[in-house]
Amino acid sequence: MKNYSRQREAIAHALQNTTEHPTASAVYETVRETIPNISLGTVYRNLAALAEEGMIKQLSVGDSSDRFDGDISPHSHFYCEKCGKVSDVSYVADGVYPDLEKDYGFKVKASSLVLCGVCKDCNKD
Amino acid sequence: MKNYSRQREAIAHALQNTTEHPTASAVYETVRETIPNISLGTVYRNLAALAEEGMIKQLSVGDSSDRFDGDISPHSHFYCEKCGKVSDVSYVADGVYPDLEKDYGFKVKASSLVLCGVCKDCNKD
DNA sequence: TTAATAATAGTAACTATTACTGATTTTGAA
DNA sequence: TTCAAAATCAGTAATAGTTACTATTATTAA
Repeated sequence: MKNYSRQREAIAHALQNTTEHPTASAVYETVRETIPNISLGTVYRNLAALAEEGMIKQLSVGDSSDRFDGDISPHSHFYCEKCGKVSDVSYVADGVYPDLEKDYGFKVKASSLVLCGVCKDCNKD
Repeated sequence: MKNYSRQREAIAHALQNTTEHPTASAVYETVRETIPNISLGTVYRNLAALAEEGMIKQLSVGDSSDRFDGDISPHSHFYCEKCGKVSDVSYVADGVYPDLEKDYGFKVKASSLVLCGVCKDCNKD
């Protein structure tokens, strides 16, 4: 484990101690409780760095701001378009949500599976 | 079919005539070829309206701007983190990309399945 | 100890998107 | 048709999330 700054440790810690999927500003507010003068820029920079090295996951759910997830084990997400809350769900085949309504009480209206990587053309070099 | 403005028709038409997944500004540039003085605000407003009524699909792939898709049939997307291009792929179970590399030449590094709807608590009213 | 390196706080800048405003177009009933 | 009400537009201003910059502070390693 590398030597992290106090700020980065606090940010990583904040994500590992919640089951929510906070935005950058929500992380900022949490970390401010222990490091009151931390800068929002520092939060963004460290979130990006942690995501880059695979310690956390960055998540676009469709609303204005990205979410961050300290749980990097494979799972999917449910986004409530009313309250904005993001919940974990186990992997499901896209387009088929067998028992989501029964298991979680979710009413699923849409789904979006995005794979990310490098395409054929860009893979040449 | 409702009565659309010339601008909205041109926007919908632009999306139906491409297999790419343009951003709002890309749609703006395309539509400007036929309606040179169309406003970017008009493009945003009509894209939102078309998405609202289910004529098109809005798509967050993780980079700065949203994409729009005139193809509303069920399918998933591949986002190339190098060139930014978005490609269609058939539905696959999240976390399992059987022959994507073989079929498309994609090197898949990450995946994100987001379901959208209304959660248990919000469904009460 | 001290010079080099890295990270920070605070702030300014940027960009995608939304809101606003007054003008123009469309609608629909008289 | 005609005219008032409603909708949509172009153009611009404002907002919000995020990134870049700068001078300062902390860390590293010789």
